[in-house]
Amino acid sequence: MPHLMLKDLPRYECLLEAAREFPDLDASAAEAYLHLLRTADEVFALNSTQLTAHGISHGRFGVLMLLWRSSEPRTGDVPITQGPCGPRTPAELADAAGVTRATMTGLIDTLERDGFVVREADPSDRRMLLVRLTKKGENFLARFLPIHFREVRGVMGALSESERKTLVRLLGKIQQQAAKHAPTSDSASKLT
Amino acid sequence: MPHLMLKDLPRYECLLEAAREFPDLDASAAEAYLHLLRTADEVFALNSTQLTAHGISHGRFGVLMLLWRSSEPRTGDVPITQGPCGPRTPAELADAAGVTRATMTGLIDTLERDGFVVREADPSDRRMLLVRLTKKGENFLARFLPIHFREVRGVMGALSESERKTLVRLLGKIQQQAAKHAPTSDSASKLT
DNA sequence: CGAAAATCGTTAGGAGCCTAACTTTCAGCT
DNA sequence: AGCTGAAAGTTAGGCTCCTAACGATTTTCG
Repeated sequence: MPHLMLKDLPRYECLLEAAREFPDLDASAAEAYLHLLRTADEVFALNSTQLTAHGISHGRFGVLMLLWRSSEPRTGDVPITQGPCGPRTPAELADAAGVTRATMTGLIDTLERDGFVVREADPSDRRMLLVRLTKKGENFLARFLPIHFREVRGVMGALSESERKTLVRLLGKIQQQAAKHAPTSDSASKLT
Repeated sequence: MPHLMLKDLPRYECLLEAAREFPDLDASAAEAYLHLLRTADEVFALNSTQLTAHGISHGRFGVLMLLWRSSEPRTGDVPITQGPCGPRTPAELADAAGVTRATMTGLIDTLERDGFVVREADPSDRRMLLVRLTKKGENFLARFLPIHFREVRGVMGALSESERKTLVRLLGKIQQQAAKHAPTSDSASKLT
């Protein structure tokens, strides 16, 4: 599951040396870049381990989370009239999760096989399906989420409240910059 | 290639609300956690796009980088006696890259098919192979690395020099904490 | 109304990574 | 020497994700 190849990152001095050969190499930028990918990878791996131990994959967990967010307006005193608050159909789930519809089909297949969700026909549009958490799926989340949240708290416990704020701020800047560089949706914006 | 499912992160207030149901949910920890994974994902996706545009995958690029690090003691005035400085064999490469030997076999297969590397028999141990960059592989790196470094500089250009330092420091703390949580290698250290 | 375009979910095939089992070769003991 | 165990690289099979193409249904519009 790791994204960043390189078990041990090159040391700063190595980067400086390499920068002599490649003038485009900015040592401190590269260092921050590598650490970012590396840290995220490690945190991700931790999460992966936990998920695997509970017999579920990242993709499937993501789907369950989305369904849970969709079908959970019951904490307050909101009447459960219809609750059309989140993604329900495979296409919506795929969009929210950032995967293709084809991938979502596979994820739902497995989740349905394991009894965590069910597919129901949409009465108003026969092309569509509605995906719903089963009791078993809800029970799984009720059991697993506290464990998950404890791990998140444990890992991020390395930072103080203000450090977390700083981190989020710095990451936000990087995200913005990355979005600028990325010709994600409309590439015909600035640089032709 | 994205790791983090969830296109749009839940807002802070949603986290706070969910924390009412799950006392283990630490809103600011979860926020930092999500931003970390999300930012790394975006940066990674950017890199992926660039790599794909040049017809190479992450795994293969990682191998090339490792080989390049291995076979590059020639910048200084180090005699090129033998240069036993980095990973050369598939097993060493797998270890350095953090993948299994089986995976490395596949990566080298493709790299060799594309003419970027060659496998040579180790004269002293007939079990081993030595993997070497070809001229074509070196040319590829010479052409691609400047582009890559420019992108890294571009993305991390969002941060000032001191902000980069802060980021690296905070990420380091998280890494340490993650390492504590992870029963990676020796699980029989503290918590039995 | 009825053909064209769009949207839904699915299938087929590929890439990258994994684990588990194998063959070949080397190293250590008795 | 000869056997046992370890290590190198590979193969086989599985998982998750992708893109591309498909039939089924709905919407759009001449």
